[in-house]
Amino acid sequence: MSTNMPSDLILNNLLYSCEYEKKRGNEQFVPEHTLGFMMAGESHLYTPDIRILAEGAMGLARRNQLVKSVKVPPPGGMFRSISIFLPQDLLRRYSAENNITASGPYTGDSLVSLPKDAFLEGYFNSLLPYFSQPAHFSKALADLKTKEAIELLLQHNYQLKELLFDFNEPHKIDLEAFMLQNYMFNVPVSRFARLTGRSVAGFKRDFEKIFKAPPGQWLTQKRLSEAYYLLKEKGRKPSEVYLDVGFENLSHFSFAFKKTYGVAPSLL
DNA sequence: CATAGAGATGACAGATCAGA
DNA sequence: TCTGATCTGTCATCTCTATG
Repeated sequence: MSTNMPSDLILNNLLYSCEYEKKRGNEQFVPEHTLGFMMAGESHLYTPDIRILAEGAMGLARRNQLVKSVKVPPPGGMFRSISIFLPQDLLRRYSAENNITASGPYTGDSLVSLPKDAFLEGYFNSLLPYFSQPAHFSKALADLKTKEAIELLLQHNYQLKELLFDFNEPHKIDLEAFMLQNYMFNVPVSRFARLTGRSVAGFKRDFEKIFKAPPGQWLTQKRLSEAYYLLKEKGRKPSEVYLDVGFENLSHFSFAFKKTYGVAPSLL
């Protein structure tokens, strides 16, 4: 059925995604503000609270956050979405040129659902031809189109400037709370460090103080104990939980589980 | 789908050093 | 004294394959 046809097409800062089957997104970190449009099917986003972007929905995701996504095709059809990343340098330039700034650190929702907007929809449709003829999408055009997206977003809702033009890097936040909420995201320690506003060295030191264990070890143990709970108390299956708790492949999950608990996960 | 194992590699732990 | 950057050996983790 699924001959692995190209599912993701990347042009500069544009991403066209299509899937015939329900599929997890592979990236768990949002490096830049991202504007997305669900053309067909829906996206389930875990942050870790679940948010659903239905067919036809548009959303703006703030940069510097962890999100797991599941792409769900419509019945009998194909999942299709377009995303555009809004790079910091372009946003800074736009901010300077138009003298629009955020009034302070952004405190609103990290995933903003945008109400239906004919102009934004028209904009996304204008991007479609480039995915079939990528050669036409020059760097200059990419910049123009990105600028257009920013302009349209501000027209759509001027208050989005608070999100778009917040150029602050993450400040030093409560490490314990953050880790307990985000341990199931499988990203490098350096990523956790940045997101909590620390250097890698500082992160390790603080981490050791709080959890009495190095980050890597604590993470696997935390993930395994969560998996244990899901398997034992909730009666779920290994193949269902290993991704949820932050493992990448089933093979390694089984191995690690058995090493810690002495039993294979399927025997619980 | 679940497990096991082997082999490759890349991330992490932990120490050191420099600057604030 | 605290913070951040850098380095290195080791081991954990991933990939791949085989098997039930």
